[in-house]
Amino acid sequence: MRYSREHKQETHDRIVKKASVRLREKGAHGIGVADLMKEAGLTHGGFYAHFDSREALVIEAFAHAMDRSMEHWRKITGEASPEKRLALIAEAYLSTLHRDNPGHGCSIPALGAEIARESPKTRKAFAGKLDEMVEMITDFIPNVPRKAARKQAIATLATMAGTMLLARIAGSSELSDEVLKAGRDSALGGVKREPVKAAPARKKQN
Amino acid sequence: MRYSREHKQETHDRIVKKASVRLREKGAHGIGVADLMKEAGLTHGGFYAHFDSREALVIEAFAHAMDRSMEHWRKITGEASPEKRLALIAEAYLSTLHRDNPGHGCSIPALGAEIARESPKTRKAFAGKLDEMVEMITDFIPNVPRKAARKQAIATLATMAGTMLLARIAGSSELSDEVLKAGRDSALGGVKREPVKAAPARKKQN
DNA sequence: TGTACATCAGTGAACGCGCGTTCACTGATGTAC
DNA sequence: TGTACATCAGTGAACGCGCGTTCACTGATGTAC
Repeated sequence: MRYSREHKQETHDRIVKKASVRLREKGAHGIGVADLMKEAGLTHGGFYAHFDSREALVIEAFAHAMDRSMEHWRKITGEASPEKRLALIAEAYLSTLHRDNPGHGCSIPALGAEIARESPKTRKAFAGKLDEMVEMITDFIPNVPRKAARKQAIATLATMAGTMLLARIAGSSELSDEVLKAGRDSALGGVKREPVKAAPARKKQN
Repeated sequence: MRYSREHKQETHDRIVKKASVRLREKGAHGIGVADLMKEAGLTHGGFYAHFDSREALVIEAFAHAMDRSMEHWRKITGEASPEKRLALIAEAYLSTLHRDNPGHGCSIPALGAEIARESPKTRKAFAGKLDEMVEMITDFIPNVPRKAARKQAIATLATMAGTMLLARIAGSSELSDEVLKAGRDSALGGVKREPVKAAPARKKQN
């Protein structure tokens, strides 16, 4: 059928976009090539005109998802005062809306564990995007030396991702709401923590 | 061959034990029934004498893993003073040893996202163990009203699980070590956080 | 402008493979007498 | 104590199925002349 110049790129982008949603919803191995193509209104045979392998699509799709997350954060913090930016992100991240719509949410709690087990190529692509995200959050923390800000950015992202993971394990129960609330207060600095210093002992894992 | 009375239970436990390691290593869908049985020194045909389905084994295996984690925590905090208990757990949890040995580590960062997408039965079983774990950590927080302690327990567990997830995405790179360090300091209260209060706006997800 | 040919995104059948599950069978040991 | 039978954990072939990938083909449009 040979289409016009931009046509292939448009189709490619459509596959990536739809895949990025379904993969976050169903997991990195939760949906097949045929269904992903159907989502884009195509049949499975054409897949390899666009991607070398299923894995290549997974990489593109999650990168797209991470970019969209960062774009979203830039949007919601755009006009806010520097002091409020991180709080705005945490509020949006730790919402029931985000919990109940993994397909349009952050890839870390949705796909992180699976991607960490993929090939080095895939994992490193994810790690690169993670670093981008950390850098971005660091920029949202004002009046703190860069190194300390970056540390706080990592801790905040870890708390947000971990909270979302726990909230989704808990489903949409009372526990789940309790988890989101605890995460919000923690990310925003509301939870008292013990001023205990690092312990000397270091035994087995866990 | 008909074995002695305890034999079946021993075999059953061996399958569950080995599966709990391999599933954490490879993911909830990362290893098949035949290989799991081979791990236990058996052939795949006998599987259904022990479990109704693969899913039933997954439930037993992750419950076993969570119980082992809690048992381990009880062990490492056994003789410590109440004030040091949470720190001991965080130190052990946020170690490179734990990061590099998911098969013997916490199921939440390893299997959480996948289990949250399973059948309601599987997810609820996980949610129950999660609540047990939260209760246990709550008990490790002294001198704080129960409700506040529980909130802190949830936030600490979320931070620990999220940090481990990020650290594994980062592999064993410099970023990964940086993540573990930030997580340790955060879980132990060492990271300064902005005293910003919850924002009013609440737009889309992410 | 018109015509012949080349291109290549997309189609749909087919492939090889591994998976979860089923099933007829085995044979060492428990049990009944 | 000895003998005949029942039991059932474990074996290994087979099943149906869905997956990622390949491939010969299509046909609308671009390009060369």
